Amino acid sequence: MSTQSQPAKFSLELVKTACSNCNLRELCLPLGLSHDETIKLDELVSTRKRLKRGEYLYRANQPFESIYAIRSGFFKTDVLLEDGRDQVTGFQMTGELLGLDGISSESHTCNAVALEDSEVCTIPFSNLEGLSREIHTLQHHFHKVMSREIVRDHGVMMLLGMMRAEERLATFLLNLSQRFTARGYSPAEFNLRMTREEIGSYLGLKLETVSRAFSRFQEEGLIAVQQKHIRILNTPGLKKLMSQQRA
Amino acid sequence: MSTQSQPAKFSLELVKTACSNCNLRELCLPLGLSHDETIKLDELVSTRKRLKRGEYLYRANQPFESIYAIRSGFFKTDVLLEDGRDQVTGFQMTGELLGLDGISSESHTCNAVALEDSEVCTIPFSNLEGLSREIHTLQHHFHKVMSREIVRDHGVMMLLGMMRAEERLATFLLNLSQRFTARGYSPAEFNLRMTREEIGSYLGLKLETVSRAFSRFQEEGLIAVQQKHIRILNTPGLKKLMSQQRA
DNA sequence: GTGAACATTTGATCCACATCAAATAGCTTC
DNA sequence: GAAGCTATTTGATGTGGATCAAATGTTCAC
Repeated sequence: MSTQSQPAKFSLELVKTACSNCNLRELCLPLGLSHDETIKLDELVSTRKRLKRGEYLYRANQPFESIYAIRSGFFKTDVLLEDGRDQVTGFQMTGELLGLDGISSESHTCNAVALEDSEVCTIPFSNLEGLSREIHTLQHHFHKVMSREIVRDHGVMMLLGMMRAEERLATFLLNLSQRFTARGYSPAEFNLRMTREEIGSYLGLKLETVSRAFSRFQEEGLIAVQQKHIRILNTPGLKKLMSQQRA
Repeated sequence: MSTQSQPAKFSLELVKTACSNCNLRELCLPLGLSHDETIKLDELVSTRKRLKRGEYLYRANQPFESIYAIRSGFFKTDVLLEDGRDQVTGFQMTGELLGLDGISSESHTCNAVALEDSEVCTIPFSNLEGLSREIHTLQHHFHKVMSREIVRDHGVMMLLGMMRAEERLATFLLNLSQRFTARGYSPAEFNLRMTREEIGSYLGLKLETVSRAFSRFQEEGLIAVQQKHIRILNTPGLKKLMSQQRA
């Protein structure tokens, strides 16, 4: 074990939760940090939290104190309106951060729900700000992560503003595929963690439309669908779909 | 003048461009900074740039080096796709920051165009990161600004994902009204700086649909439209429109 | 293991907005 | 100040996806 080379001052618990030990460090906040710097980050991230499927990590309007790094599992964020309708604003997987939207108003602006049993690292935000005043690399990386979220949101705006249903779904599947690939999973085969209704909510479509688009993709040999299990059979074909925006 | 109490070491040019002198400091980056801290920020923001209507502040794929604070004028940001179609991702007014999307990939991901003759303050990003390692308040405020952009984008996603045309336009008008109010202008009367087509692109609608919605609002006595000049006659009426999402 | 609740698929119909088209009104330029 | 833009309005028609409906498959609780 790598722990045998570490000083004994770390408790077993701390080592267990340490960023320096985490196989997500190339996706998550420690990206680019030296070993010593990562150790400092470990001290912030000493608490982890397990959630069962369906549990809320936080809810809209709760006070914002920490951001969360997903260590395992899968989440959605959504916003509810007064009239009961809601919109999914994103799906998050391992190594991604949750809660960035809460910084601005010091309270969360959406709900974060685990879509499968999950585990997150809690990062008290004021501590993160403190450490990023010390560690330039951490500061810059954190800024990049926030900026990436803005860029992602612009992508969704384009999807919602000018793509037709099948293009939206193709874009969604290719995006998932790419993110699974970055995590060492198969680019072509994965399980959806969300329902057709949640996909539809994210893509600005009704669940029936999502279902029909899946069926159509299957008919055309682009994918094989069996419930939540997806196999991508023709990536170029899906990519081609993405570039035929509504006029 | 307040300058008479300042040390003589500041050149006239520097005083002219200084945040400490700028009447936007309560909207812009200096928010919450002490006088001394604002002076430090002044040193970063020594260069300003004037743009005529239609000029680009930056274009997609250009290297990212600075963010920009709008000192006067009005901008849009948009993203172009290969096939020539484009989507407006935002309209920005005085005191707002441009270029945050560029941090993640170190190159701009959209175009920023002046919609009227404008002036911006150039803030070299690495200097801003440096200073925000020194000034906690600046760091935290900058994080809030980025987070606010994420929250704003989520709002647009909801608008595009589940509102019908008239609700989108009502939301848009009320948002403009609120931002003009925050800048000391009338909440009820303003000039649009963008075309119907640009509004439509932002709202995921065709220009004809935007025009029809304006006409309908006018018929119903909610607003008075004369070309680009808008007078809001019935704010509660517009607000009521916003809460009838498509089922 | 069984029943109830939930998720998905598929068909039929409807409607909000897109598209196509044409007239008019402002703005720019020489 | 006339000509030529571009922006806007308004009307007529088409259509992609919503809505309504019903059958079927899957999951979970007891």
